Amino acid sequence: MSQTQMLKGIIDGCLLAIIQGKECYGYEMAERLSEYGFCAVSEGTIYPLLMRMQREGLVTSVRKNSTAGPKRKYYSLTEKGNQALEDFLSRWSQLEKSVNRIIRQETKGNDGNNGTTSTI
Amino acid sequence: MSQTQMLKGIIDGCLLAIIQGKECYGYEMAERLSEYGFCAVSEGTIYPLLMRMQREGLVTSVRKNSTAGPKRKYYSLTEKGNQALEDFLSRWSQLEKSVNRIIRQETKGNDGNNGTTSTI
DNA sequence: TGTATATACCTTGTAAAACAAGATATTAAG
DNA sequence: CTTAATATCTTGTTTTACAAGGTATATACA
Repeated sequence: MSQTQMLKGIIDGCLLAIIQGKECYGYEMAERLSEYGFCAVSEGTIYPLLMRMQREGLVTSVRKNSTAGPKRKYYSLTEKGNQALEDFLSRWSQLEKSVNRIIRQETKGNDGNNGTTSTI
Repeated sequence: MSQTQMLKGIIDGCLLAIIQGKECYGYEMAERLSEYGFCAVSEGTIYPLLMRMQREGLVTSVRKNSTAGPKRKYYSLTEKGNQALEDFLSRWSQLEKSVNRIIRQETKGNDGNNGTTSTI
């Protein structure tokens, strides 16, 4: 039960969310994920993921010059990507509810999660 | 982005929670997960997982007769399993917060829930 | 008796995902 | 000239969930 296993199928949804918020490039997404509390998602994870999502038509990319360093590859959501994001949001919501239901009903004297049942 | 991918590293934590709630056997756990909203977690997933957790010393098992069918293998949590459950609860809580923070701040069409950027 | 059904466990092989550990460039600062 | 920060990509490995089977027990019913 490593921490990375719990990210499977979730990181790509988070990337879609970040891209929807604002056109963005891979290196920056890694930093953003880190800020959001994910512990250092590897670039070896992010870049293949972005390429796969582009291959699937969820995102498009444009290369732009950077003021400090090599060119950046900015990603944007396609219509299909927007749909995929919505699918992710609904699946995440369902998963969250199911897991929290189990935790609430099955565990006794639990810590780590005090009554704040997250909305969404 | 399949639905099963999002379960990676989460099902085992949920099983630990179910077992903590009450001594339980594999076939019943599958039914419980289904009731909790997980869509039909395969027995090909659950049994190998339980055996792995026993190998790792997180659970112990006892065979007992059933009133209708073959013998059941009841699992209980060890001290180590209790610790593993607590680890899972804290990791899940952290993941939940991170993902919801991203969703709240990055996606549009979000409900008016104001995102206070709490640390950790 | 035979057979269908629900119960209960287990195995094998496969695909997807995340990551470590690199390789490769570009730009600025010392 | 060297170092560091920025930026992208590749290869090989490990973990995980699952499909698709197999085996066995007990009950109900014809």
